[in-house]
Formats: sequence, structure tokens, C-alpha cells
Amino acid sequence: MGTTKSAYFTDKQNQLATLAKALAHPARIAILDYLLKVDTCICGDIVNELPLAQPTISQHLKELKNAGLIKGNIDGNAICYCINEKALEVLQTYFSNITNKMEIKKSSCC
Amino acid sequence: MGTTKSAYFTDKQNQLATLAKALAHPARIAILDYLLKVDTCICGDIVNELPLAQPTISQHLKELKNAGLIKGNIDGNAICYCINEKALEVLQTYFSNITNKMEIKKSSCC
DNA sequence: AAACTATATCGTAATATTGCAATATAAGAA
DNA sequence: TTCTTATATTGCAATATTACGATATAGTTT
Repeated sequence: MGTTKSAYFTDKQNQLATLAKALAHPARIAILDYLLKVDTCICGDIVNELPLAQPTISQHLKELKNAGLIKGNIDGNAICYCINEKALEVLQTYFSNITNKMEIKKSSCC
Repeated sequence: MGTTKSAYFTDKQNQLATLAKALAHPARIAILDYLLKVDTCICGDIVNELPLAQPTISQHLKELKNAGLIKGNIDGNAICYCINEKALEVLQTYFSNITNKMEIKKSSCC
């Protein structure tokens, strides 16, 4: 008990849930927002951008990276993070498909 | 400790994180998928569609409803659930904006 | 009314997440 | 080499999530 029963669902459903889970925290949304705002990869100052302790941010970055939402390259002393387009395209496609379908059927009740 | 520090982030960041959290479980993705597949609102047979116990599904439906992703109307004995387009448009817009921005800047490193 | 059906709530065990102090690692600068 | 800077890891306390049996609620049928 307590564990998500991933085996009961499709790969696609698990993939989307994993990506959503990685975004299910405002600090991780804020990290994505920041990576988008600055116009290049960020080597260093993410910790100064957020009101959380360094180990906490490191942990959030790890989760984003594990989910494939960001990539990190070592650059000497620092680490250079940037957004992984491919993961975001998966999400964009999923939600576009849904809103398209909704548009077509024009909700028949509720 | 242990609690998300929502007050440190913007309303928009918290809103997106809340929506993402509601989708951060394959059962809830499966529920959305099912509501999309059948071409109308569903009054009744969600429990039979998923390999989880009835109280568990009821709980997942509640979370989707609290997040505003689905709407539920009482229909006699049953409850009629359907997708709330507005919440999904918020997500669709967010991810479309991101992929558009990524397209324009064409990642300068990583 | 009594039986049945559909859904929600309660209570609880197992597990996961969040946040951070302390500490470790590793590269660059002095 | 020693100092500094940047990031990761460990360990732990607080809290949240997941799953479900038991039970409650409420409408429908007989």
C-alpha cells in the first residue's frame, strides 16, 4: 500500500504522470520559468533566484533532470542547465490534442 | 518542514503546480483519457474501467475535481463527470508558449 | 418499507515528498 | 597547497500521497 500501481497503466499514461509529477511543485515551475526567461543556459545562479536553501534547489533540479525536463552539462566549476525541448513537446502535444478534441465535440452535458 | 512553501512563489506558478499535481498520477491520466475517449460525459462506469478499488477511484476523482480539471454533476443515482476545458486550456497555453519560445531561440548550448 | 446501486467518507498502514543542516566533492583562484 | 566557490549527497523530521476495508449516504427499484 502507499505505492502507485504503475503496472496497471499504459506506458504513455505513466510517462505523462511522471512528467506532470516533475512539474507538481511551484519551485520547479519557477526553475523552468527562469530557464526560459534568461535567453541561454544557466551556469550558476539558480540558487540565488529562488527563496529556498541550496540543498533543496539541488534536489528540485535533480527531479527535473530525472524526468528529462532539463539537461545539465558540467562547465568547469559550475553546471550548465537548460530546458529539454523534447519533454516539453510531449506535454504540449498531449494538451493540444485534448483541447482540440474538446473543441470538436463541444461538451454535450455538464 | 515537509510543506510546500507556496507563499514564496507567484499565483501563476502555484496554479500550474496544482494542475500538474492533479495529473501526477497515472490513474488520473487514465481517467482523463477515458473521459475523452467516450464522446460524452460519463455517468457511472469509471470504476469498472480502472483496476483500482472504488474508494481509491473516488479519491482520484475528487482530486481532479478540486483542481478544476473535471466537473461533476449529480444525475439521480449516479454522478456525471466531464472534462473542464478551461483548466486544460491553461495547461495547453503554458506548454505551447514554452515550445514556441524554445523554437525561436534554438538552444544556444547543452 | 426493504433491497439494491452508485458514490463518498473515515480510518489507517505503507510509502513518498519537502526542506534543510551538516557534510562531501570537485574545480578554480590565490 | 590552501582557500574559495559551486553543486551534490546524507540524514532526518514534518507532512502529504496512495490504497483500500469498512461504513455511510442517497437515490432507485421492487
